[in-house]
Parts: sequence; structure tokens; C-alpha cells
Amino acid sequence: MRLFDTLTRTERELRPIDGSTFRFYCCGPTVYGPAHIGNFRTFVLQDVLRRTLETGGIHTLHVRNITDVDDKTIRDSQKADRSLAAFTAGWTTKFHADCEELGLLPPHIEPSAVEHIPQQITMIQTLVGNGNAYASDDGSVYFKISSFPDYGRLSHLDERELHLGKTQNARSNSDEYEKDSLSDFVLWKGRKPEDGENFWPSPWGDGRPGWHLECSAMIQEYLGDSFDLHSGGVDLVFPHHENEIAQSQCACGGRFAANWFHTAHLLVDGGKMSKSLGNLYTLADLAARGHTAMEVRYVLIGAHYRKPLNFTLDSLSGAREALAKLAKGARHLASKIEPDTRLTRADFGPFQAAWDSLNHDLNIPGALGGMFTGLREAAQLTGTDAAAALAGFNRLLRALGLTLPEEMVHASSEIPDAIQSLAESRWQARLAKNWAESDTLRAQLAEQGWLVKDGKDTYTLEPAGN
RNA sequence: GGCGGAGUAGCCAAGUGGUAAGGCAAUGGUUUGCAAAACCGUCAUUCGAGGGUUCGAUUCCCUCCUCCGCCUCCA
Repeated sequence: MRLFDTLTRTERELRPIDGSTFRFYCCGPTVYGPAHIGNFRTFVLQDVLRRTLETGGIHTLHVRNITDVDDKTIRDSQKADRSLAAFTAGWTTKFHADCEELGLLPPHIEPSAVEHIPQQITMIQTLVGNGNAYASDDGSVYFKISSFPDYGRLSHLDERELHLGKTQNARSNSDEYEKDSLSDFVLWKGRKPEDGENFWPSPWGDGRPGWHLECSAMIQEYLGDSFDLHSGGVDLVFPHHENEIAQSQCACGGRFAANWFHTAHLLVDGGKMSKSLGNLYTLADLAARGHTAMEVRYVLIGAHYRKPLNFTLDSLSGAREALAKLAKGARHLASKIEPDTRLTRADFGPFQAAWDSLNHDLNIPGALGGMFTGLREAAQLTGTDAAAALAGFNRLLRALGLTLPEEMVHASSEIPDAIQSLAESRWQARLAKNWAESDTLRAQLAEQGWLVKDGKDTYTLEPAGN
């Protein structure tokens, strides 16, 4: 497949550099609270990238870290009066549960920062030894930007140098006199009283690793000095990824990531998502509004990854209908296939255009459109052709990580008994042509948030839309 | 201020130098005790505004307007 690369700003063919396995790294969550749907946009898109590669026959090695030590995890664990380990373990578990609900494939390796302190220290020692880093009086170690001429290539820093110079002057009067120059970033943070028990011994004294270094050390451990792709949200381009490049290339040599995959942000109602605006949603928030994780996933993949996605609650309701429509189309297609039909082809049939879209810079919205139009074409097919089309459709679904509702009654197991019996009474009244009674009971169900849909011989119950 | 990105129907959203995918909503019809559901249709002469290049631009260039992100932690 072809994918846009942030560093070269060109579209490139993705092929494993080792010839067999496509090895990639994704910056994972900092576990100090529940992840929100903006975080999940990134993880879901990375998941579709992986699934698309795998559907195309490419083996992958997916590494995604857990950041379990930084300012926020320490601060909030203290607030919660729990150990850092217990605190972050709780949120890690929650994160995994959310991921599973969203249909995310677990990474093959999921290293945590705390579990890789020795590797981080070793990397810092190498950097100090190479003259790329220096210790300060307070036991911290900084990376010396001026020792790495390529610094800034990813984020086009050279075009911002003038500004940076100004800032340096402005800030060199501030407290941060520890650093040779302002843009030097911290690799190891010397122990401070507010860190509490959260410190580790090092050649420079007690302290903890800097945030940027975690990823570099874990990448070195599991992927080596050169690998296929590195991914994260656009906000990580600078300084996080820029710093990773500097650390890793100086410490390990190698080319680091061959491709950079950055995902645009999620907006809510056209603006930034934030707690203060009350528009920051977690999976649990949306579940409380009656939306399934699969509906959330459908919305999250609904815009091209390099464009901001405008999230609205209405789009979630739309997703429910769209998923139902896909399910219906698939069922219709399946009904055209004789039980003993043999699959004789392995192409995508009417879904070829959808598959092509996916492989052209991960155009998921284009692929989704192709699935609907493909379904329309496929409706005419029978026998082997229908079987081949359905197989293509299902491969596409798997690439997108979508699972379709078997029946429209996706909440059937969660219908309270009281509601169920109310609905049953209504159905009996209706069969007896007691319309007044039937309508009254239907209104009662509606009041309690349930929608009745009458079929020919039976009825279904659904939570009413929001 | 610097860098990067975006403005396509009521909403979400693809796409292309050759005349606008798809989904939701809406709406007409069939069906239904009435609704809903289901099924069959309809739904942008137009792509933020104004110029320019071109036989032809929504797609390329210029200017302007609006919005978003990064420049400090952030998916």
C-alpha cells in the first residue's frame, strides 16, 4: 500500500525493510485517566493501517508503549493516594478494556516505561559518552541539540529558527539556567521532593527518565536502530518525535523510522475538545448515551486520517444506521449463495474500488463509500460471483475492523424484564386488534426510552435514539 | 509572530484539470389499524470570497476571509 510520509512529505510504498515483517511503533497512552475518543481516533487509525497491511498479506510487528511514569501520572497517583504502580495499572486495565471494545488488535509487544529504566539509562550513558548529552548540577541530564545537525528536519525547525532564537533570549533570564540552550531537552530528571517515592538510581543520582527518552529506548530494545514506521498524533511531531530522532540516531546510528504516520486531531462540534467545554468524551460517556463502541469506531474512521474529524453526537446515530445498512446488504448477499457454493476466486469483485481506496494513503472514507456502492452492484450477483463478492466484502470489513450487528436488536440481552413484558402485552393487544390499548402501551414504552418496531410475525425493541 | 493543516449540500464526508462517491437527515411512493421498520424513488449546474492561467478549474497560481493544530504537556 502507499502512504504519505511526514518526513519526506511524499507518498511512498510500504514494504518491510527487512523483507519479511513490517515493524512499526506507535506512541501509546499516558495512563493517568480514561482515554478519550480523540486518543482513540489515533489508535483506531493505526489499527486500520495494521489490518490493511495484514489483509494485503504483509506480516506485522506492532509495538505500542504504555507511559506509566511522568509528571501527570505521579501527580495524580499522589492525589489518589495510591502507589504509582497501582494507579497506572488500574488505568492500563481500563485502557485495554476500551481497546477491546473498539475492536483494536492488541499490539504484539506493549512495553512500559517503568519496566525499561535500565535500557533508558544505558542510552543516556551512550549519549553522554558521545558528547550528545550533558549532566547539570541538579542531577538531570540534557540532550545537546547543537550536537545533532539534523535536528528539526521532521518539523521543519530550520524554518522556525529565527523565532526559536528569540525565545531563547527571552527565556534565558528565567529559572531554566540549567541548560546550555533553551531547546535542549531533558533525558533524565533529577529527583525532586514532589516526586515522592518515585525515583530510580542512576549514574547521575536518583531521578526518573524524561518522557521523550522512553520511546527511543523501547524502540531500540524491540525494533533496533532501523524499522518501518513510527506513528502518533500530529501534536507529537514536535517536540516528541523530533527528539526521538535526535536521541536514537545519536545513540544507535541507523536511520530510525523509514516512514512517519501522523494522524490529525478530532474536533468536537468544530472546536477543540476540552474538559472545561464539557465536550470531552470517553467511551463510557458515549455508552451512557446508548452508543456502542462499534458505532464510535465507525465515526472515528469516517474521515481521512490527515484531515481533522469533526465529531458530533448526531454522527453516532448515523453510524448505527450505516452499520445496519451494511449488515443488511451482507445478509442479502449471503442469501444468494447456495450452501455448496465453492469459492473459486480471491479478488474483491465489486469491492475492488473500496480496497484500492484503502491502499491509497489509507483512504477509509473512500473505502466505506465503495462498500455501499459495491453492495448495490453485488445485489445482482448469484452463485459463485455472489460468494466471491461476499468474501471480498468480509475481507474489507476485517481490514476496517468493523463487526456488524447480527440482528437489529443489538441490545436484546439488556432489555429489562419490565420493558419486555410491557412490550409483550402490547403485542397481544395488537393481535387482538385492541388498537387503543396497543397505542397506550407503545406510548408507555416510548416514555421509558424504548422503540417498538413491528414486523410481520414478531416485533423488536430498541433503545430510542438520542 | 513562525510552521503546518482545513473550508464540498441541513449534518458527517470522498474525489478529480473535463464537468461533484458514500452515509445520515429530509422528502415522495408502496406497505401498515395508525406510526415506526422495511422496500422503491428524489435530494449540490455546484465545491469559503475575489482575481489569474487554461479550450475547460471545485481541482493549478495569486490575494483575501474564516477555522483548527503545533511552537510548553497533549493522540
